[in-house]
Amino acid sequence: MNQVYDHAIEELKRQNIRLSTRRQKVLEYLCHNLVHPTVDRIYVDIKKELPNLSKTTIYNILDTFVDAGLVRIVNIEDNEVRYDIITEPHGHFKCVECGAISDFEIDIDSLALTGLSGCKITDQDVYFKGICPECLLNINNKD
Amino acid sequence: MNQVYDHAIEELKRQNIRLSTRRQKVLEYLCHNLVHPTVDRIYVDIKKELPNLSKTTIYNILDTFVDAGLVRIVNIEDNEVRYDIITEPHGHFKCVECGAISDFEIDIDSLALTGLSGCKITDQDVYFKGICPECLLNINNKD
DNA sequence: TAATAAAATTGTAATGATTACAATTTTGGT
DNA sequence: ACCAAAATTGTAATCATTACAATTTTATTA
Repeated sequence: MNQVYDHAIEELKRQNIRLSTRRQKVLEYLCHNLVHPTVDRIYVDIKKELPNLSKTTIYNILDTFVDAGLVRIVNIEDNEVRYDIITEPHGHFKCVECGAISDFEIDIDSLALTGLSGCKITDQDVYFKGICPECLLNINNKD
Repeated sequence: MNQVYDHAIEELKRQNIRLSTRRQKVLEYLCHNLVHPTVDRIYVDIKKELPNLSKTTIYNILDTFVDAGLVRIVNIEDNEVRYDIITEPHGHFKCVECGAISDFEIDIDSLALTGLSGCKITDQDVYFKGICPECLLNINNKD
């Protein structure tokens, strides 16, 4: 399918995590829908194809993937957890107008910081919020 | 009390937000407890002094303060919202061993990024996780 | 000082996301 | 085909947050 998917499949194999039908569906879904979907979004969409799907299963699978390092939690909003199959370092930008969450490239090592000497760092998340160019246009056109 | 507190008081005045007893207590609490407390922590601690305090009030007051720009939400963990009276740009580091969340200085403008041209940015959050020096020591001493 | 309207607070109930857990189904290896 | 382990399901429980109506407090004005 693509690099991200292939890498995930390899990792699952390496970590002896079975690729069940549900897990494969969720994996495919995440690879095809890079919009950082919520649990409910994933559940509702996959349930169309697999009618007897349980939401608990989605929770379980996502937990499994997160623990395996295949999926990253995007915690940009305090009332909903989102999931991202792209695990390489990058930033997340949420447009507060349209609600879309997009990725942006960052060179995290370029960030000048002090106060973490002696810390072992395992996770780095950069979340920005604001208004995307399209929504800015719409707002300005209302004049 | 201190600069942060004084600034908050001024801002409340400027924005015509009354400094009720509850609001003052919450403000003082946040200024004295820069550990990024949860709603429940704030509620339980202040209730010791004000026994007929309602948790809804804490939610209301924190919402008011966030809307007024006096308090920042710290969303580093997906199952709990935390609050921070320091609104100047800085990063948050959570030690996954002891659970403490500490501040670190960042020069956010030093972060090299691409993909946000044309966006209006209003919020910038930097969340790191890992293990703090003290916990690293404890872990190593277990050998 | 008393009256009054607006704002703040309270307490209860509702909501919604997540988790716990026991029962059932599926899977891979013999 | 059989069996043990793993995965999935569905229901109930939990927990944080919100909605909302009732009550209390506050600032203002008569």
